Order: sequence, then C-alpha cells, then structure tokens
Amino acid sequence: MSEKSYTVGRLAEHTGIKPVTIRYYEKIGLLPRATRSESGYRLYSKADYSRLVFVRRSRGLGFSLDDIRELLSLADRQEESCAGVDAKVEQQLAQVRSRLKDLRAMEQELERLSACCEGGVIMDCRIIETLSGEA
Amino acid sequence: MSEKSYTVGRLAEHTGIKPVTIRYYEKIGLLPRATRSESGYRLYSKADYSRLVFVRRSRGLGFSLDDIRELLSLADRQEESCAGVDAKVEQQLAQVRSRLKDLRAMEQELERLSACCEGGVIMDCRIIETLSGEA
DNA sequence: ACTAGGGGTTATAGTAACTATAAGGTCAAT
DNA sequence: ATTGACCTTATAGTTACTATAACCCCTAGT
Repeated sequence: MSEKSYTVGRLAEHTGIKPVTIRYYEKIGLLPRATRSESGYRLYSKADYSRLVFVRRSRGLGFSLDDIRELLSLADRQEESCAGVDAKVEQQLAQVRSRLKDLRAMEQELERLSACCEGGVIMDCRIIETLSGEA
Repeated sequence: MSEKSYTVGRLAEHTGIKPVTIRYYEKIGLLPRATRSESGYRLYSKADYSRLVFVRRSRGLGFSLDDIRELLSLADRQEESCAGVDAKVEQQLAQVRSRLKDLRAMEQELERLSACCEGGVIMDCRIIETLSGEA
C-alpha cells in the first residue's frame, strides 16, 4: 500500500523543507523514524509527505515545534473531539496578536525616530538622544 | 566625577535588566569591562547606567545586539554625521514592517481556521484538513 | 572496471540572546 | 559567629535550525 518512494532529497524538493531539517525533525521525534533502504537511505511514503506538509504549514502559522508535536498527536486521534486543536489555534492567535501589538509599537516609535533626524552630527542627533535618554 | 555607585544588582533595579544579562553584555563586549571593588564586585557609574538604558531602549525597538554594538560605536563619534544612525533606524523599520506583514498573514489564516471549527471530531475537522492538505 | 558527480549517512559545533545551575566568596545585621 | 542576601565564575540548556567534517552509496561515462 504505502510504497516508500521518496528519498530524503526528493521529499525535500516536494515539501520545500531541506534534508537536514527533515533529519532534524526525525531526531527530535517530530517525525517517526524513517524506514531505510538496504544501504541505509531513508525512504518516505505519501503519508510521510503529508505529515511533513502538516509540519510546514503549522510552522508557517508560527507554531513552535512543541506545539506541532501536540497538534500531530491530537490529529492522530481521529475519533476524538477537535476542541484541543481549536484551543491550540486560539492560543496561537492570541500569541500572534500580542506579537503584532509589540511590533506595531516598535514601528510607530521607529517612524517617530526616523522623522526626527535632521541630518546633522551625532552630538545634535535626536535619535541618539532619545535612545540614551528620557523614558 | 564619575562616582561608581551602583553594584550590578542596583544597576539592574534601575534599568530593569537583570544582573546576569548585564554580565552577559559585558562578556560579549557590548558593555565595557566594569571597574571592580577591592573584593571584586562590579561597580557602575551614571555613564554606565546611560549606556545600559541605551541598550534597553534599542532592544525595545527590536535591534539585535550586533546592531546595538554598531549604534553605540556610531553614537560615540560625537562630531560625525548621524547618517549612519538614521540608516540603521530605516533598516530596522523595514525589518519590523516585513515581520508585521508575516504576522498579519498568520493572524488572518489563524482567524480563518478558528472560524471554520464546528466542534466535531478530528476526522471531520476542517482545521486538521487544512493543515494537512491542499496549498 | 574505474572513476567522478551528486546523492546519502553520522556526529559535532555554531547561531541569538539569553536562562538556569552549581559552587563558591562577601557583606551587613543579628 | 552565623544567617541571608548579595556577589563571583564557569558550564550547560533553550529554539530551530545551519554549517562542517568525514565518510558511504549509486549512477553514468570512459
């Protein structure tokens, strides 16, 4: 059924995740141990490919590898409620929003600093002054 | 002139940067070597305090420690143009904006996922399906 | 058959910016 | 004199990789 057709390099090409990274994921137990060819090469199936896509997409949403480990184990229990998954998504959304808030504040302050530079010398630089100084 | 009045702990209290971190900054050369008391304790002056505030504020704007090292060395050349500083700020602003873009995309996608959960079981979960699947 | 390339394999160290731990020295107060 | 809160150093751990070294395998060309 599950023909092992990909080597690690071919899997990498198809998923956009580098061979080293794939091996790393295996090492930390995020991916199951790959089956091996006679000569010791890793061999992957379509199912392995899907799992890796899951990881890539989750990473794209900012989930940590630990989070993804949990998501994968939740995903594997087909008959259970998906409340856990939903909770993880909510949690991640909250984290992303908090990070957004921080970054927006940084953006504003950087804009303010940038605007107050008048091209003089350091001694009179309002940017340096602000960074060194008050509040 | 520059009375060395702070120990590392007192400096930490005043700046909100922990003693370990202050020592770490010294170790990597971001802060100059502190003068020492007879018994070997680090002692800091108002100038040291200012420099550390500079670091903290720059960190708050997302600058890397390497960037801050450069900013500090730029700031030390009082009579030179502040163009370098301005450039660094612009650069940082660009980076923050790029990160913002990424995070906004994540936020949107997470919102979409969150909305499509209908409280069923994993088998029917659109979230899992999306993560595993297409795109 | 030999060899060169482009795979694959492992283990180890490095990255950023800290945090945690251990094992000990100092200082002010009781 | 001893407690407790501080200080000192060195080392290892964190996250998610990347880089390096040293070696093995497989296919294609001569």
